[in-house]
Amino acid sequence: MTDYPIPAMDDVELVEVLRAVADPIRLHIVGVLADGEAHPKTVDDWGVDVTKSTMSHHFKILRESGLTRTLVEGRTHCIQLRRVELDEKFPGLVDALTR
Amino acid sequence: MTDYPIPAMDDVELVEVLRAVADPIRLHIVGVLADGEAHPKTVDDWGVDVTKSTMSHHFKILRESGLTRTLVEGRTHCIQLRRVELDEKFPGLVDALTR
DNA sequence: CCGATAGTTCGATGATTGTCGAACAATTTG
DNA sequence: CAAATTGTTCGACAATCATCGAACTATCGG
Repeated sequence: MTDYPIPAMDDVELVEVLRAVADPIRLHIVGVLADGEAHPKTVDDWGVDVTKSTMSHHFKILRESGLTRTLVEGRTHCIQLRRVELDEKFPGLVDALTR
Repeated sequence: MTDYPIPAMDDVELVEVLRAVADPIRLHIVGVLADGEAHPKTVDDWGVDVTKSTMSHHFKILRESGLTRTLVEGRTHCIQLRRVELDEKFPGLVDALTR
């Protein structure tokens, strides 16, 4: 059971979060995650035309920036926004990114 | 009298704005501009340790992204946030970036 | 155990980026 | 006009980045 570490919100820097969403695909992912739900990482479901490995790369950058967490259930990995923490640390940011 | 063109706000894309602020120096510049005033571009006043040409480069990216405008008065160039337009197009974004 | 499924990790590669110094342009001042 | 001031532009360079395919790990179903 692999563990996917996320940074403590105290260590999350705004400029790193911005760097994470400063990419069309990653911004789109965050837009989909705006509903707060955990979404399976299955490539087909995201409507973007890149390979598995590229998607995995984007998911990793989002996670390491502090924006998301990964939930593992068996073979299925789900990704979810860390909304509550983000709203506390960067008020209005997620809203502004996902309107 | 050189003219520094800025994109119409209709043509400004969120991901380009994010790309512009996804750099420590440029985010810092935007933070200084948060007061809404026009600031002279004079390097010494920004508290960052880069050359004139690098600053000029950053100012250009901010302007082309749609975040700022440049006001020319003689030898002095001033930079200013396009706050009203930005707040209308991306509600809460500038606030979240400069809180 | 075996094959299929779901993702990650690992090079490699081509494109983009931040930085600098030098040259250039425009304006003010002596 | 000449020199100084303020900033832009250009070329170069090293570092970073998005992307891919291949190999790998882990889980589920038969």
